[in-house]
Amino acid sequence: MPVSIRDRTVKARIFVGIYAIVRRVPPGRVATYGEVARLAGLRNGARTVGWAMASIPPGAHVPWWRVIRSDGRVAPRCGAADQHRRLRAEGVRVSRSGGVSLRRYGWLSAAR
DNA sequence: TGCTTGACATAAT
DNA sequence: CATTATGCCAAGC
Repeated sequence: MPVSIRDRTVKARIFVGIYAIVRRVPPGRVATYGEVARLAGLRNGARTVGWAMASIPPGAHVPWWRVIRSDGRVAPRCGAADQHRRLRAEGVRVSRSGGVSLRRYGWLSAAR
């Protein structure tokens, strides 16, 4: 849901900022909630990013499935099965327990 | 204004 | 490696 330009509420910041960041994550790579929060200007707002992901408006093209937890596992509280399929479709290996190697697929943290 | 809830992070156990 | 305890940010009531 589009947020009015003159809406200066935190909500507006989050929507434009966080979504813009997530859209920059390339296919086949993943970012953590914490990274997105930091890039969005929130020092410790990982939970806020989670809230933002859960509030993605229909129609907003945001690759939410590329955002995972810092421990390298997909958030178990969302549609995990669906997220696994979407990631695998991009070539990301997801273990049965939902584990993803940040070392290999981390957008900013990949060691390569 | 104050308390609860949540797609989190990190350190300790 | 799994669990627990704390700290954080913003929303809703």
